[in-house]
Amino acid sequence: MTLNQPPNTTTDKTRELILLAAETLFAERGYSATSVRAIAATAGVNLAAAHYHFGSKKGLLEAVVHARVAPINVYRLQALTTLELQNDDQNVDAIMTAFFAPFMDGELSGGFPRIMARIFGEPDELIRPILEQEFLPVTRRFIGALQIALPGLDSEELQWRFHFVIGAMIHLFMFSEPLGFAGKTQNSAKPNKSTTASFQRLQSFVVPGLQDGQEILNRSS
Amino acid sequence: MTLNQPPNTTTDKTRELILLAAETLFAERGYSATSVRAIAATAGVNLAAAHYHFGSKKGLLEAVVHARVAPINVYRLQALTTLELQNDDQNVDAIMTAFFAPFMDGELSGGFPRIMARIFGEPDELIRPILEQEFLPVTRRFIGALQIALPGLDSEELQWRFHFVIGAMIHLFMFSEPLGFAGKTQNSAKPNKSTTASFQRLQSFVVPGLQDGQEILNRSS
DNA sequence: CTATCATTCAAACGTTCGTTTAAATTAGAA
DNA sequence: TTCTAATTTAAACGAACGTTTGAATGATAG
Repeated sequence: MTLNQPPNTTTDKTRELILLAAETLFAERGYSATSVRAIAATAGVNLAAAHYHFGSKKGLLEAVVHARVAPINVYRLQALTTLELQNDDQNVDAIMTAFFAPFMDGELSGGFPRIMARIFGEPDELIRPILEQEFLPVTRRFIGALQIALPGLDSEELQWRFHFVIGAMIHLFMFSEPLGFAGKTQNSAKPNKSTTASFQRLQSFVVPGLQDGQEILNRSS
Repeated sequence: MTLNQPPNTTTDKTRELILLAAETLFAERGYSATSVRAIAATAGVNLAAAHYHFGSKKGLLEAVVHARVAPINVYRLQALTTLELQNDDQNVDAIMTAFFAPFMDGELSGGFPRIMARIFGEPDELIRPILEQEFLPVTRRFIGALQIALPGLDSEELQWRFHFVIGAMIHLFMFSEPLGFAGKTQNSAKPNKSTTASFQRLQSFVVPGLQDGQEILNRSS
């Protein structure tokens, strides 16, 4: 009988423990700098259990990412569809709200957003398939919606601008506060004000860039 | 004339070979995923030579970054000083041109910009000192200049907006084209149009975001 | 020349890596 | 219960890692 863990009723306990530990360590150290041994130790499971459930370290990363991205994609598509049904799809600000909203209520510093930021430092052959499979379809949908809201904007220019939006968002994932601390207060005492406030700043920054050169016809509430 | 100088002379061939190989491989694979052995093999030198000249893998990364950032910092500060002497320091667009210009003429896909992008995926204790030492002083200068050009903008809000500018720039370093290819042409045939054009798109995207809510009083040529 | 010091080199250090193996254990159905 | 498959475990595999060592090589000064 093993008494290293209290009896929990969670199904697939080992698998969930590994996923959680992997998410934590990938977020803290990045993929290449994290060992499967450290993940297993943090999860409190045997080393071989990670390979039994996920096949390889790469498969573990893909599982971690997919487990978090899938609900985000569902939310984003639903929010965008709601906008279209409300005939509110001319509102760039509302479209970007639908895009950012899945991250508003979560923790920014640790966990999944940090993983997404760190992933970009890994070799292309590791991250390209993940990005294209997990994010590209929904991203295309949002670019299409923005194209309708900004009919006078050249398609290629719009893709570039959305590219920059992603970059600003990823950087916010990586550093939940501007580098070099804000100046007034010490940054160790109060690490972050609010994820929602940060994303509101991000949104009010990128929307003018997206709309630049376009005639803004309607602004909703 | 002794060679008892610190090993920094231009005639040090092995050292330069190692730096070049390290820059190439760090840009392609990232820091953690690149081995010192691979760097030595690419440079065509002995494995121990890398440790002889740079002490450690971390020291090699710091040397690669510093060798590239130092001239960039010189250029940026000089360009900003020139703006101030011309009394053109009210022009946000001109300030950002001074900030982006060092990258305009170089190759975007391979080399130093890619390293800067990949570095952000590494553990904090590795990258934080590099970022603070190499970039923070000049970044503070530019934020100060933007504060003068945007006197009505709250200081904390300005730092957030500059944070997003950095993010968009780093993302451009990482992916020299928008993900999911532009749609018209195949991306393998012609990988990138022009670094200058990409940065002009970036600049025209971030400037409206920086100026949002401010009264634009003067626009120079 | 010789002496001296910087550099290069092959080789090995100990450690850690991802992964695999095969036995032990557990859980559920018959 | 007994059988069977799923899961967990300890142990080890070979490879690759960063780093160090000490001898060989190179260049320079006296």
